[in-house]
Amino acid sequence: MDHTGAQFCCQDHSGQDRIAAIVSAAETHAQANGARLTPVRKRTLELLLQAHGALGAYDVLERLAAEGFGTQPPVAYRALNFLVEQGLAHRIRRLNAFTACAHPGHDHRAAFLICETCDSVTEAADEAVGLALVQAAAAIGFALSRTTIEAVGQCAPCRAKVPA
Amino acid sequence: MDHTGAQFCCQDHSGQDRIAAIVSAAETHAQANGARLTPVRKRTLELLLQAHGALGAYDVLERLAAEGFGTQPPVAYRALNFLVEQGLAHRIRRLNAFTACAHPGHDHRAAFLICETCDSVTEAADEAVGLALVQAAAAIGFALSRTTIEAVGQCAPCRAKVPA
DNA sequence: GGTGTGTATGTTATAGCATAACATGTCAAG
DNA sequence: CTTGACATGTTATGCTATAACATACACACC
Repeated sequence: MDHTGAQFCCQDHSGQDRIAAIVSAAETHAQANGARLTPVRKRTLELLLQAHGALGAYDVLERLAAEGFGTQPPVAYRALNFLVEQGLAHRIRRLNAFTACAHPGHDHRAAFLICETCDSVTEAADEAVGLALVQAAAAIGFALSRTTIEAVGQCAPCRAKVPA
Repeated sequence: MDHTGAQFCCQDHSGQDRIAAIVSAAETHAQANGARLTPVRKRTLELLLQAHGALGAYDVLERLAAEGFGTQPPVAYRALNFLVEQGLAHRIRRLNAFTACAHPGHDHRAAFLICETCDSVTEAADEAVGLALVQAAAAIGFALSRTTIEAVGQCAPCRAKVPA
């Protein structure tokens, strides 16, 4: 196991040094793919890493604009889409929002658990779900490219607080 | 196996008598839940059953309006949400669209395979994916209520035609 | 048969999400 | 120093979804 990024994002959003480490790794990773982690893109990644939940494109835009970047929607969407393409972030369709990838660099099929009480988003490390989906698709001859696996419910801490 | 509805929706969209049978079953099903399959709702279900792919809310609205129902978005959204709540339809988040359930009446966690070549949407009968997700959630104490499982790729017929 | 209550339908208005199309700028290769 | 590829920025617009309120309908009850 070398999921070295996992703890960084989903168990400690606040560590500045850890964020820096991830960003640095992302920079390398992007260059290896022939892509550049430009200032807007880099800053967008940082914003996602700092955020506790997922961020909407307009949330990101607001912050970017306040820092002197462009003020119009495409600015945010382009940066976010770039990060998603590079595997550095994920799009949460259910929330119309984006979140930093918990283990960038891995070619994985992510699954997300969205708490409806505290709005937290957890990227499940579990590979079984993606695998099951691949097999289900293969069974009917469907060639699978991208997947969206999301679940809404209540996370463990919230269940403890609100027993309902 | 008693997924008697599966063929109706996903392998033969055009059978009027089959649609009628499903609608009739839906009517019974809804009443058992203390709900009513009113004209707009019924017609919306029929529209989804007739459609080959998934329909956007505004597609549905356009047809409903043309038939003398209300002309404003809430009309379509309310009918569609009703059908989803009753388990008679599913929402495809990736497409911002809705599709009739392939096996209504079953309490299942649906998975969808979306072909990016022909835009068809197939509801996978497979239970393994949902099960894996339930287990992954349980492993971290997450109480799961609703799930979204979607995959984009290429369906078998399209792979045959466009070998790419 | 009237009447009240809950549900459904319909409307206006607005909020929120996303992209097309085009102009400008930047940077490295030739 | 120019060309070409990519990145950024803008204007404008389109699509998706819901809040809030008004009206109508159905059914239970008296």
